[in-house]
Parts: sequence; structure tokens; C-alpha cells
Amino acid sequence: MPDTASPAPNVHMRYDFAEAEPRWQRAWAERNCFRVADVPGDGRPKYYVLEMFPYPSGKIHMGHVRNYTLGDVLARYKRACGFSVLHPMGWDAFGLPAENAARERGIHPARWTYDNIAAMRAELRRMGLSLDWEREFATCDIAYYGQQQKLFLALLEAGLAYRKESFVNWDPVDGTVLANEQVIDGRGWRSGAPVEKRRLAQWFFRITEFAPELLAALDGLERWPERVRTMQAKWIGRSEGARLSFPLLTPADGIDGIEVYTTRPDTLFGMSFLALAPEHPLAAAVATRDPGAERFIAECRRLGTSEAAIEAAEKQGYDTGLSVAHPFLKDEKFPVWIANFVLTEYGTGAVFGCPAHDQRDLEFARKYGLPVRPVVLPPDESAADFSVGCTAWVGPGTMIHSDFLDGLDPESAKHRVVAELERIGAGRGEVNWRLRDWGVSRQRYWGCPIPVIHCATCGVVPVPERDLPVRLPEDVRFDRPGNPLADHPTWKHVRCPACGGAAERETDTLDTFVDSAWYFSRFCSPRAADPLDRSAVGHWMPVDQYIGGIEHAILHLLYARFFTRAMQRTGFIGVAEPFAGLFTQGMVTHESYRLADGRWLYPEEIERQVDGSVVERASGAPVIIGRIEAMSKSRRNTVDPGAIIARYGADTARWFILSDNPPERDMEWTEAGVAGAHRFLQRVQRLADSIAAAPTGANVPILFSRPAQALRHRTHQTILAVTAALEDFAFNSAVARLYELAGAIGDAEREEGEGLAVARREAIEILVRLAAPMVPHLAEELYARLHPGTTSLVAELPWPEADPALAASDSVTIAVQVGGKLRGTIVMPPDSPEPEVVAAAAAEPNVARLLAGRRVVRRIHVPNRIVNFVVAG
RNA sequence: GCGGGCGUGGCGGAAUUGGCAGACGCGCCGGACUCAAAAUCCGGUUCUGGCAACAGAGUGUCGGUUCGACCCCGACCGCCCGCACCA
Repeated sequence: MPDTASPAPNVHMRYDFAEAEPRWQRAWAERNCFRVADVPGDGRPKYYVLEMFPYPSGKIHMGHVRNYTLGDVLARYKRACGFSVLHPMGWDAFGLPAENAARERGIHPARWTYDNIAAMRAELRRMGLSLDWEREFATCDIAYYGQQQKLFLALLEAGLAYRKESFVNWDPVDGTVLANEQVIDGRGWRSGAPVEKRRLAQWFFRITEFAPELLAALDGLERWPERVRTMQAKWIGRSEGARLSFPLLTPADGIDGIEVYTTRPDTLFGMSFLALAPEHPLAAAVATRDPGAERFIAECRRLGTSEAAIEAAEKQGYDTGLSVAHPFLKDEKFPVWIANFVLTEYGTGAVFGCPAHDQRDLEFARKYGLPVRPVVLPPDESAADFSVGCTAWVGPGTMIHSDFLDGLDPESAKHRVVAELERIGAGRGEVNWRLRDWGVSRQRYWGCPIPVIHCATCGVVPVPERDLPVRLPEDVRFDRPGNPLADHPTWKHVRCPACGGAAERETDTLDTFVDSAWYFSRFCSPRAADPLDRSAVGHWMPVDQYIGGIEHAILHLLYARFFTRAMQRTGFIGVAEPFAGLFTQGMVTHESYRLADGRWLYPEEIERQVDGSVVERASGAPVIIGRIEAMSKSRRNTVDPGAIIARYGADTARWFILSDNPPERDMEWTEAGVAGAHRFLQRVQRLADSIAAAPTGANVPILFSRPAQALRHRTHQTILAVTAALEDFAFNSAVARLYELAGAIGDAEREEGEGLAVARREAIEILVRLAAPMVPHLAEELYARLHPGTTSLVAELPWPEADPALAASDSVTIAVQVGGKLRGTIVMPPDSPEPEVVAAAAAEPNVARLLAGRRVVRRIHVPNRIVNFVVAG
């Protein structure tokens, strides 16, 4: 039997993370370390740190681990710095996968969702995140979506929500409508199915009303990545131009003119044709009596605009036979075409074609033999021989063949022609936006019911306050396609609140992006009887630091910005912008592995041979190492955080994920990296235990020996460096500084001198406390071992402060250059006078050798950094 | 096509923003301990020449500004991301 006697003080106690981590998690919970009030009265400055809340798929993935670790480091650090920190967690719980589970496995969406939440909550708790769990909610809680219905009605009343019939993006696989933002490369963002166009009555949020301020306010979001701001700006898409109308020479079908939007009114005299979108009302009217037009329009619809963008760069058109007059060229008439490249949603759904100065118009004109008339003469060209070949001229120049515009530059010509159009009443200057109103109707069960009632006599009637919330029925069937709410035998049949007659509930539910467009403000007062408590959101909002994936750069972040403004206008909140700071983390990647037959293997199914090759563990078959790419189930290059935490502990997972590289970049998850992180944490633990066991003597020594001083200097410099790194989100640099300090403590173990024991105890304690935001459990454990009997928790301690005297260096190393090349270094007291530094530099042996016999023409001295002798020749 | 970002050892990356390029980690090489291995500890590790001191080259390429450039300017090459018939 091994010796089982109690360990001697200098024998290292093993740190059992599996026992210790849950123990410290309980300790934090018992002391309510992370709880804050809705409206705190303690006068501490507030800091709201939020990570994008997860969809409850059932298991956390490494992306979650990275996201929540980053946020947790920040939350713990800010708390130590004296902030009162709001750090909540919840669940983005409505959505399609729950309905798919219901269809495929017969589980009720609610059951599936809440089971998943329970499983994921346990995994998140195991990570030791400093969350205020009392604020937790799921968006599928009636307490949440019921409040959301109140917000919807407020928006409806304010005219920010409305219903209209329109062409919508229809996802034939998911059987629902998608917002423009949810169509990616012509396909549904979830299903990947090609999107079709359908005409349906839908609910919309009037996000376009805020387009100017959503764009303008981007400039003020200084703590947002430039990338995200430019993406949003492009998405909102402001353009300046003119709207003008072209009268039809022979009014047809009750339409006597066509409105056109253009950003190039200066090229109006270069007009060659007018083109309508296939969905334009006049095109539809023509189609009723022209089978050719009807066929053409049907063909365009079949392809769909987005699909056509991919397939057919080819322009196609159909001549309606109609013509329009020109506002200035009175003797001329221009043909009206239907063209597949004209978008119905942008501008007026009709354009005038100026082939000489627009590439699309040029391609169209060449194909159908339409005239090409240049009106902008490029610099260095002569009007006599300038002609347009197969490339339109879109650059600067001088206006020609343009009557009263001749001689102007295009920019001045724009203003001039707009003024003229306004004078004769044919058009006006107009700003246009790419942003469309946000379609929020979804023909789905597992979402927030839209709280309105359709009455044959009264129209759309809001559900009265007393009848809220509109609760989802629980007894629904998923054995038929389509919306189970519409299919429900009784749920939708109600009395009209206005006239008392028979009426029907709206059966559409809200896009789940609505749920995530305001959850951050609900976290301020999650149990309030109203959607938001004014004083709570007044205290906590905006979110000081929001952290999440770049994939939400447009959709979620733009919707949240809009919805906050809408809530501001309807009086629920006092701020316009929800997120003062935004940090977008990189993805977690991993090598991928596949067998010769193409089958992908999970990392745990492979084995690395001594020669570096890889085989399948079960069969010994050779494995091809694939690309390092984002973890995905289809490539099986995922690593389960639960398994990592079980094997190495939460602290190791956190430490590795922080140490590998800067958090905004993609990181590669490697087995070697995790093992290395784990080794380091064990080393810190051994250091702490040996120091805890060593006597320090009764008193602090009066005199510290040279090595003791050096260690203290390093310790206090580390405080400064780690603090700066954390402020900068440079967690990998913070980690590097802590490695250095651990190395210095280890080195000091081999030294001797007065005060070393005290210096080492100070160093390890500082190390533990600086590492605490990153590895909170180990920090608590080691702090407790260093202070037997303490009742303090590191989670409650203030952030260490550097002693300026100790942090200051008593010497600096100055580089010495000769002719700009490094030739040696000298060590001097800081801020030494220039003559002394230069003299010492010149005396440095190698420098002196190289200066011998050469004329120094100039001496550059940068204090504490460099001396450069510029020599002649 | 338009917009944004990025190019530094075998790898991830650092460099106080114009002042010692390669911190720190991974990997690799060598050593100590061990019967041996693991673990741990110590040392080395940009390239070339040299026992060394040291010298030369070096931050995608070419050029420029500067006493001095990974950093600033110009041109180009490559990679990543976003948008894309937006009139």
C-alpha cells in the first residue's frame, strides 16, 4: 500500500478541478457575487456586458465557449475594477428547429425547447460564468412574448407596424416568408432552398422610416468594428438622384405616365429607352392583352430575380410597343421595354436607359439594337470622334449633346437638370434607400403570435390590453404542412373586440429576429409587468459591451438598432442606440479528417502515429488530413466542450481559448494547445502550493535583496501590462504576461536573498488575482490555499493595483545604432541626461570600434530608447 | 465589379503605433532526473557564414519618405470576408 498519511506541508496537494470547480461555483452562488438590482442604489458606476444569447439547440459548442468566456473575463474584470456589472443570460428560444423536431419526432416544440434549455444551462453553469442567473428568461416564455405583443401594438399604433400586400420571398422548403436580409445568394438562410416570389398580405415594420438616422448614427458608434459599420451603411444604401415622370404617348390601361428614379439625371439627354420591372403595374397591364409579354413576365418570375443574378448575366427584354415622351427632347419618343434586370423593389421599378453611361443599359441596347448616344465627353477626348464601344463611360467629363447642360461637368449638370425638372413640374430631386421595410410575418407555430384580430366589418383590430397576452395553443398538430395555428380547430375563431361579430385571429407569428431585437433591454428588468421598466433601462442601457459573431453584422444588429429607436419613439426607453460597444469574435476552427472513401471522422475517432500520419482509431485505416475550417457537424470537425471540460476542467478550456490568439480572429482548436494550457495551470498550482508551504518569516523585511527586488518589479509591471491588455481585449497578450510572471517566480526559486520568500508570495498572489477573470476557479482555490482560513473570495476582491515605485524601472536598455544599424546596447538609469547616454553609447566596445576613424555628422537621441550615430560617407 | 480586412520563423502570434523584429505559447532539438518511460525541470531554436566575438540578409513584391520603416506614402501580387443587375 502506498503511504496514505496526510501530506506533509511541502508535498503538493493535487488540484482536483472536477471537485473544486463546482464547489467554487456554489460559493459564488451562495454569496450572490454576480447579482445586481434592477435599479441599484449603491452609486457604483454601471457596466453592462452582454454576449449574444444562444439558440437552445441542446448542446453548447466551442463558439459558445469562446463567446461566453470573452464576456466573462470582461465582466469579472470590470467587477473587480469597481463597476456594478450586469451580466445576464437567456435563450433565443422560438424558431423552426423546434417545429422540425415536432414533425420528425413527435415531441412538442415547447417540451423540446425547455429540455434543451435545461441541458445547455447545465453546461453553461459548468463553465463558471459570472452570470446573474436570476435574470434568465427564454423568449418563448409567455412572460416574455406577452410583453413583446404589447410592444407590437405600440408600434402598430405609432404607424411603425403595418400590413400590406406585397411580393415576398417565399421559402418553399420551410414553407414561410423570409425578409430580404434572410435571403442569401437567392436562397433561404436556413433551408438553403431557392427562394420564390409570391404575393401575400404581410406584416411589416417601418424600418425605412429610420433609414436616415440608422445611417447617420453609425458614425457615433466608435466602439464598433469598422467592418460592421460599413456593412450596415452599404445595406442601408443611401443614394441621391431624381424622380421624374415620362408621359405615355398613348395612355393605356388607365396609366398615363411612368415614374423613374435615377442617380444620373445628368445623362437624361442620352436616353435611349425606358425599361420596366416585370412586376411593374404597367407591365402587368400590358400582359393582359399581349400573350408575348405575359410569357416573358412568367419566365422572369420563374427564374426569380436573385436566381437570375446568378444564372443569367444576360439581359433580356420585351418591347411593349408603347412609347414615352421626353421632358426636354420634345420631338422624340422612346420605346418602353420590360426588362429582367430592372428591380421592382428599388426606386420606382422603372428606369430610363442611357446606354452610353451605364454598363447594364449598354449591354441591353447592344442586344436589342437600341441607339447609344454619348452625353459625357471623357477628358482628353474630342466630341468629333468619341464613341462608346462595349464599355460604358461612367467617369468624369464634360456634357455634350445635352442642350442647356452642354459644357457642364456631370456633378453640376445633375443640379442644373433637377432644378429644371422641378421648374417644369416633370420631376424632383430625391434621396433613395436600398433598405426595405422589415417583413415580420411568419407562417409558423413556434413564434410570438401577432396580437390582432381580423374582422370582416371592422378590419384589423388590435387585441385589447385586457385580452393580452395572446397565448399559443398547446394542442397543435404537426402532421400536415403549413401553419398549425391556421389549422387549429378553435384557436383563431374569436369575437371582434370592436363589433362583437365573428372574427379571426391573425395566425402569423413574428420573425424570431423580433424576439432578439429587444431582449437586451428586457434583461434590465426581466420580471417587470410592463415590457420595460423605465428606471431600470434608464440605469443600465445601453449595453456597454456586446460580444458575438460577425455573422450578425447586418440582420440582428440592424434590427436591434431599429427596434430600440422604435421603442424610444413609443416611450419605452430613453436611448436610441442599444450597443455602445460591439466586439465580433472569430470562429473556432479545427482540422478535418476523412477516410479514402470520403467519410468524415470526428477528432476523437482518429489517432496520430509517431511519424505524424493519422489513422482511424478503430480500423487503422489511413486518414487524410483536410483543411482547417470552422467547426461544423457536416465535416465532423467539432470538439464537444462538455467532453473537454470533463477531461481538463472549465478553467483549462477558458485559458486555452483565450491564450491562443487575438479574439477577433479565427482560432484553431488543437489537442496540443489544450494540453499545454492544462500543463501551465498545473504548474501555477504547484508554484502556489510550494509557496503556501514555505515560511515567510514574521515580518516584512526592511531590505529586499537584488533578486527579491527584481521579482517585485516584475510583479508590479505585470499588473500594469495585464490591466492594459484586458482593457484592450488583448487577452492573448495578458496570458503571455502571466506566463512570464510564472517563469520569473520559478526562476526566483533557485535564487537566494533577503525578502525573496515575501516577494514570491506577493508575486504568486498577484498572479492568481490577475488570472482570476480567465481561470476563476483555480484562482479561488489557490487564493484560499495561500490564505488558510480566509473568508474572502477573489470574485469579491478589488483589482490589484501596481505600486508605481516598484513598477518603475531602475534601469533601461538603450539600443545604439551606427548609421541606422544596431551595433550594441547600453544599460542606463532611466531618463539619464543626453550627454551621459551619448558618451556611454560611444564607449560601448563594438560601437567604439565602428566609430573609430569615422566622422559622426549627427547624433540622434530618443530618451530611454535609442542612440543613433549618423556617420559621414 | 464595388466595399472592408489581412500578409511577420515550422505553427499561433508579439512589437508601448516611426526607435533592440520575432515577447509568450505550440512544435522540434539537446540535457538533467529515471533501470526505463511518463511527468517535471534546465538549455537551444529566423536564415547564411563563423568555435566564437561578430558580420550579412530578413516582416508578400517593387519603389519612395526618414538618422531610423512590420509601422507612413505610391504601385503591384496573394488570401479572407461582405455586397452585388440598387438605375
